[in-house]
Amino acid sequence: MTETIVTRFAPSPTGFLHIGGARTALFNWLYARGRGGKMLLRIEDTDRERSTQAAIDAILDGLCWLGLSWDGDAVYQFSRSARHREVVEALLQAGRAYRCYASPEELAEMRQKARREGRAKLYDGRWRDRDPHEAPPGVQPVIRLKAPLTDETVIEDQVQGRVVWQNENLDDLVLLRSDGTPTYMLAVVVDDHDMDVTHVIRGDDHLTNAARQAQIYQALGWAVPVMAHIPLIHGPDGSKLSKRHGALGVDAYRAMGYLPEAMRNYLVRLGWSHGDQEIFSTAEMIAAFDLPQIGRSPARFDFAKLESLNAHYLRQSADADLVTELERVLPHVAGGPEVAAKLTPELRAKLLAAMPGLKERAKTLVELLDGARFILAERPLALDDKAASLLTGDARQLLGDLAEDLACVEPWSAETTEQAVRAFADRLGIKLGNAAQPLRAALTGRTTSPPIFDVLAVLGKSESLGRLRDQVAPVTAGQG
RNA sequence: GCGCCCUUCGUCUAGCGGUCCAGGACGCCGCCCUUUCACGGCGGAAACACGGGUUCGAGUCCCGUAGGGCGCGCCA
Repeated sequence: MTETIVTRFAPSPTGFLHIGGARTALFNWLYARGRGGKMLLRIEDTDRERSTQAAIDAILDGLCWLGLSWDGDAVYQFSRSARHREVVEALLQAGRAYRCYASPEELAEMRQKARREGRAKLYDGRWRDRDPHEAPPGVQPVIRLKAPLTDETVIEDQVQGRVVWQNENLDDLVLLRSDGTPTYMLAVVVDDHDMDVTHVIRGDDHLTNAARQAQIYQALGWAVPVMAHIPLIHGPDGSKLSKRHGALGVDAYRAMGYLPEAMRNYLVRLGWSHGDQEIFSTAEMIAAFDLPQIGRSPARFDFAKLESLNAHYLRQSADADLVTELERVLPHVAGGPEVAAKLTPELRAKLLAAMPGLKERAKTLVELLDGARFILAERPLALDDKAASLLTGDARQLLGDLAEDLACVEPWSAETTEQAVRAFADRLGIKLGNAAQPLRAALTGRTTSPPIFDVLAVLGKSESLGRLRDQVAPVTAGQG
C-alpha cells in the first residue's frame, strides 16, 4: 500500500489571488490529481493585521474560476494556534527551544554588527544557554529554536536539486512571539505535519525558509515532506512582476476576457514543459505533469502568448458555450452591463448564429463581444470613420440598387444572398469586393466583420434591408 | 554585506557528451487562400551570457567572471 499523495495550497489572505499564486495552486492540484492524491487548502491568516475576509473570498473565487478544487474544508491557520503553542511547549521541555529576552534595540545592534563583520548569522544566541533567572523583570520573552551550530542542513528539492546550508549561517529563529502567538515558520511545519502533507510545492521565495523549517522538523523528530520550490514569475523585463505587468488578481484576467482553460494551459507551460507539446487538455496536463520537468529559472509573463492560447480555446469552444460564457462575463467587463440589459432571446439567437464567424476573429471574450456589436446595435447604425469614408455618394447609390435586388431574395440565407450580390456585381461589371465592402459598412458600421453573407443571414431580411436603406443617399432636390 | 538559486532565438521552451551549422510554440516579416478582417497553408529572420578547464568530442560535466532573482523580521 503506497502512501497517499497530499499537496496543499497555502495562501496568506492579504490580497487577491495573483498569477504566481494561481500557478502554484495549479501545480499542486495537477500533482495531486495525477496521482490519486489530495490537494488541501490552508489559509495562512496568522497575520491578524493584514488578513481580510475580502481577500479570502477573492482567493476562493479565483480558485473556483480556474477550476482548481481542493479536498475537504479549508484550514484556517489562526484557529490552530493552541496546537502550535503546545508544540513549542514540548520543544521547550525537550530542551530544543529556549526563551530569549533580547530587546528590539539589542536585536538591531546585533544585526548591524553582524553585517559589519560580514557574517550571515544575525542573532548571536545570547540567551541560548543563559540562566533564565537572569531574565530582565517584566519582559515577555520570545521562544527561539535551539538550532544546530555545526554541520549542514540539506534539502533534496525536486526542482532545485540538492541545496546545502552550513548551519553556522542559520540563526535561532523565533517560534513563538512575546505575545504568545506562533510565527509562520512554526505554524507551517506543524500544520503540514498535522495535515499529513507529503509534498510541499511552493514558490522558490520559500527556499531559504525550507532550510529553517527542516531544522524545526528535525527538532520535532518529524519527517520532512518532499519539497519542490518552483521559480517565480517575472515581468516582461525580467524584474519583479508588477501590476502593470500582469501581477493582477485572477478576477482581472476574467474581466479581460480570458478563459480558465486558456489560463491553465498558459500557466502550466510557464516553467514546465512536456517535449514540444503546447496545447494541453486538462486531462492531458494531469497525466503529464511532474516535478522534475519544472525548470529552475524564472519565466517572464507574456500577454501575447496568453492571448494566442485564449484565441485557440475560443475557436475550439462550442458556440452555445460561448454565448453562455459571454453572458457570464458581461457583468464583469466594460460596457457589459448595458448589453446584458437588452439581451433578448431574439438577439441571443442571432448571437449564437453568428458565433462561428465571430469566434474566429476574437482573442478574448471582450473582443468577441466587440465583434458582436453589429448584432446588438440599433438602427440607424453609427459608422466608424473607415466605414463612413467608404460610403461615398456613389457607394450609397450602389447600395440603393443592391437593396432592390436583395428585396427580391427568397428564401433569405447566406447562399441566396451571395447569389444575388454576385449577380448584381456581374451585371454592373464590378468586382465583388466593390459591392461587398459598402454592404459591410452599411450592415455593421465597420470595414471588418465576419463574412458578409453570414452577416446578412444572421441579421435577417428586414433588419438587413432596413440598415441598407438607412445608408442610401437621400435624393437631393434641385440638383442639376 | 551574507546565504541560496538562475543564465539556449524578443518571450515560453526542447536538448539529459556525438544524431545540434540547435528543434517546437508565441510574436515579427513575406507569400498563398480570400468580399474585409481573421482562420488555415507555405517560407523567412532570430539563441547556446563570457572565460577557463575535463574529454577524441561540450548547449549538455567542472571552475571562475558578469548579469539577474530570492532570502536574511517577534510578515507570511
